[in-house]
This record gives sequence, structure tokens and C-alpha cells, in this order.
Amino acid sequence: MKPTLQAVADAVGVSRSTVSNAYSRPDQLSSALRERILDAARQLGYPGPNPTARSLRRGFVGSIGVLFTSQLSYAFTDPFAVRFLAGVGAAAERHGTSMLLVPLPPAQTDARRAVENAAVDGFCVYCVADEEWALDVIRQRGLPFVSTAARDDAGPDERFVGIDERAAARGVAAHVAGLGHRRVALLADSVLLDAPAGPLTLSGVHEVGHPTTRGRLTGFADAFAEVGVEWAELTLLNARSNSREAAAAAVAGLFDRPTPPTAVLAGSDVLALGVLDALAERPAGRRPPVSVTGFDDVPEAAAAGLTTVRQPAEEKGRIAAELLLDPPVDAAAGHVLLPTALVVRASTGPVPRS
Amino acid sequence: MKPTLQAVADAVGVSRSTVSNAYSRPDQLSSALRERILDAARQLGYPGPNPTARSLRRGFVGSIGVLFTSQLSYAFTDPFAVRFLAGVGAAAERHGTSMLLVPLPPAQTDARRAVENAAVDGFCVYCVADEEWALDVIRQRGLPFVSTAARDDAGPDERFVGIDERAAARGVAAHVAGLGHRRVALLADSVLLDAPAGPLTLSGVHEVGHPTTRGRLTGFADAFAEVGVEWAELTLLNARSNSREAAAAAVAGLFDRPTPPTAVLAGSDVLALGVLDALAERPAGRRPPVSVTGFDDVPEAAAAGLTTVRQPAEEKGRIAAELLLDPPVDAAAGHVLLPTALVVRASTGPVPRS
DNA sequence: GATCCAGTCTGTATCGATTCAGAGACTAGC
DNA sequence: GCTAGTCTCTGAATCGATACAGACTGGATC
Repeated sequence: MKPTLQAVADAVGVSRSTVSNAYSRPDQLSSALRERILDAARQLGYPGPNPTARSLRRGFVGSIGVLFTSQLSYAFTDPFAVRFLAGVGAAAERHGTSMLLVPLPPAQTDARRAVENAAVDGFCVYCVADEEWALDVIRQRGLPFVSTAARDDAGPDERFVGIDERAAARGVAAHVAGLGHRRVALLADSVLLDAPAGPLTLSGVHEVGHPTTRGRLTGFADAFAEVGVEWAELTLLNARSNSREAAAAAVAGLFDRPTPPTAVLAGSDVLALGVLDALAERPAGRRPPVSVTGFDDVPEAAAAGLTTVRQPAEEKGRIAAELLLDPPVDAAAGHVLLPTALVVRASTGPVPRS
Repeated sequence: MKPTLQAVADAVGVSRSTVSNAYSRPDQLSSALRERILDAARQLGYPGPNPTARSLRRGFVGSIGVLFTSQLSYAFTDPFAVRFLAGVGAAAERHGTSMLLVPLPPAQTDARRAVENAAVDGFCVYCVADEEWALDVIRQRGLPFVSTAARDDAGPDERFVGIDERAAARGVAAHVAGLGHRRVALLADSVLLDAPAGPLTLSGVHEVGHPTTRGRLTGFADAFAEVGVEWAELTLLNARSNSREAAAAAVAGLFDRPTPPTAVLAGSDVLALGVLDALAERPAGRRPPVSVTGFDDVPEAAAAGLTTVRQPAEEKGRIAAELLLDPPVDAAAGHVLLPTALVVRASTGPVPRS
């Protein structure tokens, strides 16, 4: 077995406290003794204070948790999530804090346990769809957290960093509407829990569970309502996940309808790229000139010429971690709204006259 | 303050052990009592057993550490590292284990501390340049680890997953040599600690510190030695980091030499893409037809038409985590060599006759 | 009626450190 | 020479749980 702090103390003939001080508070003992202790420790193969025991006694861990909606392995396939993580990592780095990525098992009971058992000082909650249960567990544990999805029932002291989803979405939709498009499809992932891929009918946008998706779809609807296109006239498409493949599957058959949409507004760049994939796969003769928009402006979007909404991904992660690591004294400062910008590229154009 | 397990015990009028059992070993008490305890816990706002205390007593943490050479925030910009992380994440997910990403401060003393203080059950060590000190700390702590860089002094019980860097590099270099190229530049990052960007003279490849880089450069040299081009005739270029920008900086001026190389072999796709960037930025008239190769076959390589060596990134991460999470009984099985393949695309071509 | 056993629950030791009040020794100042 | 102050170091209390060896109960077995 590895020697403990006590073993070192015995070897040198000092008290446990003194050995502890040799590691954590060098100013509390003479440097001669300190050297003697460190030497003995080296000799014995003592690996330094046990991190777990130290955390227990000190009352904090020195790492922050990052919680993802989906499977952890999916998170790495989503370029936006990766940029977000990079931001969290940069901030964690500066604070000498580690990041704990906690995978959530599919069963909710197990997922609760996972959040309960995470040894962290706080959480960055990345857009967990139907995240309420997770926030409950975190609150129950008395841990601080920062959420990236605006929630209606957020307490005044709850920290948040994100964008005005609705306004941003409205912006890109207004651009498409301005180009003359009126037959439009909206594409989003997990519109409803366990909904099949493809067209979906909802009485209204309020039925959408995921707050971020709801915000974006609401913004889309806003812009079209303004030009006289009601919610019921919009085609709503569900993707089973936020991936190009799922998006391609969701638009299957869409362009073979008698009156296909002339534009598809996607809830993320990844989905939009999937739509472009689906279009590219059609034989050249049957490739309608559909306008497509995304959301996020991930690196791939520029290469694909995708019109989209830019939001600062890395910044979001960085600020999330910073709000967690040194909380602003002013509660209002704990609520950060990031800027967005409409980025017009080649994937949108005027509606073709037929 | 949050109530402890003891508080719940007192409230129900049972012993602490029983409350502990209610959470961790439900078969050890009647379900009626268990319900009563869980109810009381809910009432009191008890968040469940403290993860840190539990880890201390149990002797394990339930999370594995991932160690990166470089800044944690850089890791997320490297597509290969991201795929690796995805693999680790997938395996961790299956085992119900969390991943701890430990940022290493620049100062070595601090970095040691960071590794010493990480509350984990083991480490996946991702290609830490000059990683020896880190492995020492891990060994000292008595923790298991899996390395992704082959080391000459690896103990027989030390686990490893990776590729035959030298053979793979030799393969792609042989392809380039086969195309007739003889004036060739080799580009790698951190060839020597703190070397400047650009040309570098080394008496031999053995001087290269980073084992992965050394392996690849050796393979390149092997292939050219076979066609009669000696090490001293090869141009060695150092990039300050593994990024497109650094690569572009490293090849500055290279193509304006009196006898510029006709091919550049890069130690990674990211570097190779940087070389292509640099070439693309030159005015069309002064853009020599240079062959460029990468290494890794990251997603971006295909789009850029880059000739490269494919290695299974996600698989590497997955296996690394699995070797850690359930160690093979057979020591030989703890040493996994993954397959590689030469992927020829448009970025290489026959040497132009001048 | 004694014995055994399974099912529940308790008590104590333990995991490996940090903290903090205070004990001694020594120096300085008056 | 005495008081105050500074440096070092010690001891006991504490962080919040889990493990394990029993104690007790009630029923089945012979």
C-alpha cells in the first residue's frame, strides 16, 4: 500500500500536521524541516496528499462539471459544443480548475445518480433538453451552476449566459422572408420527445419542449407572421438528433411534394448542412433551388456558404465557466446576453419565379 | 448547511449505517424502512451521500483523467484530439465513469501538482510531449495509466494503444519518393523544445524529443534513405505549435529559395493544411506545384484533398479508456497496435520536370 | 424444546487528510 | 529582568461517509 501522510510523519518524527503543512503551507515551518520532510516522503514513495481526502476536509474539489443533454460521445461530434468546451477549458485553465465531463445514462434514475455523484464544485449546464430534473438535483446539492438556456422560471440568483434566441432567429427568418419566400419549412431536432423524423403538426410553438429550440422556432414564426404567413402554414420538420444524417432523413421526400418549400430554416448549422447534403445527393435535374439557413456559424458553415446566425461559441463557454468560478457580486451581472449577427452567404437567394 | 447522512439517521431514529445502506445497498434493509428513510431525506433536503466522502471511504473515484501535452483549450482545436476524446467519452459512458480533463499549467512544478491533485482512478495520457515527468507522478501515485505514445522504456505491464508511427510515416514518404521527389522538406511541431519557427539543423533524428514526432520523422527519413537521399539533404522545418497558422509561418520563405523543395511531408494533417493555406495565399503566378502530405486523416483532410495516413482516432480513444477501465488479464493484450492506411488524394503528384 | 438460519439493524473502526487553538522556545525592547 | 511578540511545531477535532463483525428477532427444522 502507498504510505500515508502519517507514515511520513512517523518516519521523520514529527506530527501529521507538520507534514501537511510542508505540502500546503510552507510558511508554517522552517525550510530545513520542510526539506527533511520532503526528502523522507520521496524516500518512502509518498505521492503527496491524497486528493480525495484533501477535498473532503477542505470542502471543495477544484473541478467543475459540464453537463450535456445528450450522449457525451455526441457532444464531441457537434462543432458548436466543441467550441463551447474549448471556452470552458480556457477559463478552467486560467483558474487551475479541472473539468469533469459527466456522461448521463439514458435511464433517468441513473442520470440523477450521475449528477448526484459527481465530485465537482459547480456545473456548467449546456443546453440540456428538458434539463429541469438536472437543475433540481444540482440545487438540492446546494451547488452553483450556470445555464446556457434561458428558462422562464429561473431564480434571480441563477446565473446564465446565452443569446436572445428568439430575436436572433427572427433576424435570419426575416432575411429569408425578405427574399420573398412564403412556402417555408422549419427544421429542428427533438421538437417533441420521441417524435418520429419528418413532418410534425403542432398546434403552436409553445408545445416544443426544449427551451432553445422553442426560442428559435418562435423567432422564425414571428418573422413569417409579420409577412402574413401563419404558424399552420409553415411545415415543421423533426430531426431525431442534431446531426447531418438525421437532418437528411428528416427532409426525405420533402422536395418531391407537389408544392415543395422554397426555403428551409434549420435550428442549427449541423442540421442545415444535412439539408444541403440531402440536396446535393439528388440528381442534378431534380435539385430545386432551395434556400437554406443554419444557426451558430460553426467553422464548417463558412466553407459550405451557409447563411446563418453567428453566436460566439467559445466566448459562451468561457463566460459560463467564469460566472461559475468567480461569481459576480452583482446578481444582474450573472445574466449575460451575448451578441449575435446575421451572416448572409450563398445558401440563400430570392425565391424563384415559377 | 446541507444535512448529512447522520442528520437523516437522527431524524428517522436509525443508525448511520442503515441510512448509508438505504442508498448503496438496498438489499440490506426492509423496503419499508428504506422508503421511510428516503422520505425523511427528501424532507430534510439531504442531497444523497457526499461524493467526496464516499470516494475516500470506498477507495475509488469513478472517473478517469485525460492528460494533454498542451493547453487544454488547444486540445479542442485539434480535430484529431477531439476525435480521440470522443472515443474516450464513448467508453467512459459505457462504464458509467466520468472524464476529468486536467489542464497543465505552464510551469512544471505547478503541472506536477495538477497531476498529483487530480481525483481520478487512472489516466489516459494523450501524447504528452516530454511526458516522462507526468508518467513518473502517475506511477508514484500508484495509478494505472494508458499511454498513446510508444516509449522505449515502457515497463512490461504498462498499457499502450497506438500505431507504428515509423512504419506508417515510411509508407507515405515512400509514396512521395515513388513520385520522384528528392528535394523534400519535413515539417513537424515541437521538434526541439523552444526551437524557433522554420528551418532547423539536426545531426540526426534521434535528437527529436517528442517520441511521436521522432517516430514519424524517422519513418520519413527511412523512405528517403532507401532512394539515396540522406538525412542531411532533407530540409527540416519546425512549427511552433500544431496549428495551421504555425505551419504557414514555418514554411515562410521556403518556396522562394533558389531550389525550393518539390514536396513537404508534414507530421500532422493540421500542419499540412497550414502549408496548403500558405501556398494558396501566394499569387497564382508564383504558386509552385508542391506535393504535400499530412498525417491522421482528420475530417478536414478529405475536403482539402490531402494525401495522408489514416489512423483510427476515435478507436484509439475508446481503446485507451477500455484498457484503463477493464485491464486485460494478459499483459500482452495491454499493448494494442492499430492499423494505418495510406490515403492518396490530389495533394501529391509526380515531381514536375523543370 | 433446542438449534439453526435468514433477515434486519447497530456500533465501531476507518478512509487520509486539514484546521486551529495553543504550547514552547527564542529574540527584542524597555 | 520582565513582557511582548515571533517562529515552530503539536494534538485533538473534524470532514462525511462505508465496511464489517456482530446482536437481535422470529420462524422453520428436527
